[in-house]
Amino acid sequence: MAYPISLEDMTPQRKDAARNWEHILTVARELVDEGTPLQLNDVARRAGLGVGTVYRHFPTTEALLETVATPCLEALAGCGEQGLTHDDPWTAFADFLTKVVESQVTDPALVKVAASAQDVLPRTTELKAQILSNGTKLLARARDAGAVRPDLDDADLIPLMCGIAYATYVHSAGPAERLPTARRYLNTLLRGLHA
Amino acid sequence: MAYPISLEDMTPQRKDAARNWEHILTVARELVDEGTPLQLNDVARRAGLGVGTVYRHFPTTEALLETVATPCLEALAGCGEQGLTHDDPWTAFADFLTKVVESQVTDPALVKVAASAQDVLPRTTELKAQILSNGTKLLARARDAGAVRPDLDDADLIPLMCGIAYATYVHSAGPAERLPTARRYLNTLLRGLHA
DNA sequence: CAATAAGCGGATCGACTATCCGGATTGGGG
DNA sequence: CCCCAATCCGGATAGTCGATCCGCTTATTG
Repeated sequence: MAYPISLEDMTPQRKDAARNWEHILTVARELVDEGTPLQLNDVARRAGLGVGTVYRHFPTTEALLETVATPCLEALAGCGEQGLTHDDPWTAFADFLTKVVESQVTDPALVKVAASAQDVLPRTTELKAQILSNGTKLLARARDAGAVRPDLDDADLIPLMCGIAYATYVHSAGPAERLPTARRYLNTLLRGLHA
Repeated sequence: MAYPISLEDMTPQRKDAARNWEHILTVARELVDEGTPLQLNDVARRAGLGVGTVYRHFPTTEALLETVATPCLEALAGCGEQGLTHDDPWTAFADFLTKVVESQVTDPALVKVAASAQDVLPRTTELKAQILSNGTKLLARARDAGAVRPDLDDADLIPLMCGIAYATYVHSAGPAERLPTARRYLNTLLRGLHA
């Protein structure tokens, strides 16, 4: 029995498998975008594939959801790093939070992934940790500069972002009015956080 | 076929039916309190009753949930009215919101009921309308007094309360730390709302 | 105590998550 | 070029939960 020599050669996938993987992800993206809660049977039917195929690629609904959310998480991770180079600590912090909530209300998958404490994909845990780490650094910098009130903990960042996203979803009928609403709510919160 | 003469004689329930109704509600209250999501089969088993019995009393999970939440909603409705007699508009407004979020993080049923746009029980709609009406009046009074920033709409009250409750649930592991967390989050928001 | 209406409760259906295995497809070796 | 084996496909299937239906039981009334 041959073991893989290194960790790199773990996806010698067959062509059809790769194609189906992409197709499933595309369909899932569509469903998420139109607000439908992800149901793997549904995905299979819409993709014209068997249920087994979908379940082999994504063992659980959470796995598919996290995979769908991954590109957005990666974008946020990069966005946090660039914020550290900004000169005004408060603006850097506020801009970062703005990008986070904007992503969350644009992509319904993100809220669920962010709110769940237990991830199923290692990649998701990794990305969330990196985003949180960036947020923590930005918060520390702003606090050290005396720009943010001291009673805000690192552990409050994720809950507050999820809370604003949730409030936005409760408020808004259509996706169109979500962005302005979220920005308004966040600005109010930021005014309360500013020292 | 005899029609009821008035609207008053609609519950000539049998004794066992009344007893079971109470029992189901008690069990449901326990489940909600321990954080378990309400499942009617579960309720039936725990109450030692048949599934049919539970479903006849409460046609859907939502109906049971709203019934469980009703006492709390009634308390909030009364609480809002008393706030209107307070002399300082801002304090009255802030106190009201504080009581609302405290209720929401004490009783997990309230968040779901508050966040859902469509109620199944008329009584729930009625109570929610009354609470919202009180909140609206308190907000108007505070705004007229120049105590609250003008960019806060009546329609923002429920979403913001739900958002804070949601954030609190995302943050906290146990029920013990929920109250202080919720108060902290609300105070931050109030600081951002204060003119 | 009998008659009847109200209530009880489990069998059952439908939807969804998740698993399993016989059959088809792919890609490499002769 | 074709054949073989590893890989993958996809439907049949099990298990769970919400919800419904209907034959049986119990409470109430006279």
